[in-house]
Amino acid sequence: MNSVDVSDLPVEDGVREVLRKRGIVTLNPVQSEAIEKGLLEGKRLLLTSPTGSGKTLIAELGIISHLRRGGARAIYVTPLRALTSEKYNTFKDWELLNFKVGITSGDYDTDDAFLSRYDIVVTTYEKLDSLWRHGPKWLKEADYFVLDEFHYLNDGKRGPVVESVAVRAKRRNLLALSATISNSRDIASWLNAEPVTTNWRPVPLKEGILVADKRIAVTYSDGTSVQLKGTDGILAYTRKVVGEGGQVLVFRNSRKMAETTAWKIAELEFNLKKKEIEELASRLEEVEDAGSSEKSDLIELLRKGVAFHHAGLSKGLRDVIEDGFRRRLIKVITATPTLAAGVNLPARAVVVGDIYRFNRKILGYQEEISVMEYKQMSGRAGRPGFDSEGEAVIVVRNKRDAERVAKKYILSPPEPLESKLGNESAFYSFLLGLASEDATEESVRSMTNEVFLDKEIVKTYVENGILWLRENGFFGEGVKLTKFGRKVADLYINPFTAKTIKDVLSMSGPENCDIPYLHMLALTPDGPLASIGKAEEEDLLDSSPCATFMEVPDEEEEAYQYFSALKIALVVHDWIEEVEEDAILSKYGLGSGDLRSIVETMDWLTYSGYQVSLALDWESHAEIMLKLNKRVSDGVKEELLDLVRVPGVGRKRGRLLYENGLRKPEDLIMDPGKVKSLLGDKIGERIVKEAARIIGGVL
DNA sequence: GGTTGGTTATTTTAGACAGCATGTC
DNA sequence: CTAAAATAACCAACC
Repeated sequence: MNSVDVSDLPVEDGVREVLRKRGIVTLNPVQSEAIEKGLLEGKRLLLTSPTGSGKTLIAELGIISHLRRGGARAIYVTPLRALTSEKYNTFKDWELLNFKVGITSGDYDTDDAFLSRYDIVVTTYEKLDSLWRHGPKWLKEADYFVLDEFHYLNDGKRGPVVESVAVRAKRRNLLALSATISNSRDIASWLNAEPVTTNWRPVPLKEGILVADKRIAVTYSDGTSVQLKGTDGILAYTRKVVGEGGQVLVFRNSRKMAETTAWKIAELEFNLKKKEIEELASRLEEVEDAGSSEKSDLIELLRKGVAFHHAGLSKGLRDVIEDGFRRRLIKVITATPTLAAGVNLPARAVVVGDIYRFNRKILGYQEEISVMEYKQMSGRAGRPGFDSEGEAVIVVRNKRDAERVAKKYILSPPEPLESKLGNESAFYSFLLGLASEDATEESVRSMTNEVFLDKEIVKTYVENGILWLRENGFFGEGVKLTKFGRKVADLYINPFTAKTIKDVLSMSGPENCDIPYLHMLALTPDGPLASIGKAEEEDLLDSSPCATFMEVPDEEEEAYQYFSALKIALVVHDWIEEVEEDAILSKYGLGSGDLRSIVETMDWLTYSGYQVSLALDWESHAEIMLKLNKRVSDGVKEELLDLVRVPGVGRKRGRLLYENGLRKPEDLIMDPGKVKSLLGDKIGERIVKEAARIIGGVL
């Protein structure tokens, strides 16, 4: 059986109907193989295959057949919120068969109860890990787990959460989906699943090495080669592909490089659909959460058919760019690795511009990217339905590198997946999570035997961890959580974050300034990172309105982290002092996406600081952090807190209304005319309505 | 004295998950 | 341990 015909599938007509609507007549070889291996009978599988080989459909068929066999609920887990909503939208198709699909992640609500209405719930690893600590009934009923992008197990930061989710999902039925890995047998046997490995792709991939030495040439792994004209390899190659009607995705190892590469490519002349591009440009101009210089740069590039794409850009900007590329208006995107791991955005050709990446931990040391990372990037090559063949090229400096690089990235299998649970921070957090759902020490210990990490190492971490959690007040008797421990588990903060908050606040009286609190929170393991320059450190100290709880450390690495946290504190301080967004961005050299993510994290941490203080009965600290949290959420001074409760009123409109004498939601209702004159008829009316609603319809 | 232009030394460097409260999922 | 580009600093020639 090589490719199963949909009409031959042993499924109900409704399933065939959904597939037919999507235009699927025949299942591809990967999908067919999964079915052959027992997918529809609920067989546990670990499926490893290249990006874009149709794994999502396999998961859908697995889920539907599971539910039809009498399964209670299926959970689909991904590592990214963007993927979660992408899958959610896809799965909506199954509502045709009356399956209810729900979604939850940090982007959405936290009210778990309503999730019991759904047959399929799409979520992230962290969210699921967090939900498990509360143990809602609907989650206990869940009996089928799809673990998507399972190779995230290998990620230093996120991997431990993937592992901890897998440990629990293992007790139920599961389906794990992963990019190609070299130890799928080991992983599969750990998951009690059968490994299914294929290398099939929807569009064949041609891989090559681009040497930009004296002459520019691409040497493909099939032995063929092409000479290109010019001095810059990336430019020459891009010109060729776009000239032949294709699109190119160029990956670079820094934001700056992505941007300068974009400007260079913009000097090439492409054939463009001017009218549509202008429409796209005006859509980009309308994006609200972006900086003005980001917009003007991108619009200028857009008119040349080029855009850059990295995490410094806000979600809104990235959405417009991705859409423009999908519609083939944008010919070239130059990007950092964001685009390799995120949503599906294929191009005819992928250029891997750098195989080295800076590693802060060892000064001056350049790490070579992993084979897996290369596969993630090259896997974006080839648009199904548009390109008969995808092409990925790696840029190297000279002939000598070419051979070595080709051997490593094109001809060798990717690295094996390893457990990343082997550190105190990750393991103690894992232990706290286990204890919070299952209170006996014996059951916690037995669960720790289910991890992928080496058993001898596990033993040590379990003993030390239980001791540490007890000594630091998370556990009381056995592994029973204290009030403090319970709170920390619920907040989903790292136990070391909680310990920092506890230790620092226990030694300090309440401070009449935001900075020490923000700095302390930013300095925890959960705090956001800011890159700081050598010359920046002194400025930071000078511009801080007051002192931090701690002194500047002597040791270099610690001092760096101190200053990084100080920068975060100052950024957030400006944010809640209502400094203009553009001013914050240029003052600190941030992108709109950076600011968003800093605020988001500090929002969560200030709330956590507030809750931890409450749990420890430190009321004066708690009061300060509650106020801080509310101000961080909306980016306003205290006096605006009442106004911004009204949906649609943020820091800008709030300030405008306030300065014009409208200081409470009630004031808006009393003088709707003034609101409309300040904000415009349409928005004004909506806001007055919202104001009326939140104060309970009192008019 | 100030500007310009070229060379050398120094500096910089990817990403993105989580709580809660309300009211669309 | 396996880098490369941007930028700052420096210096000499010139108006």
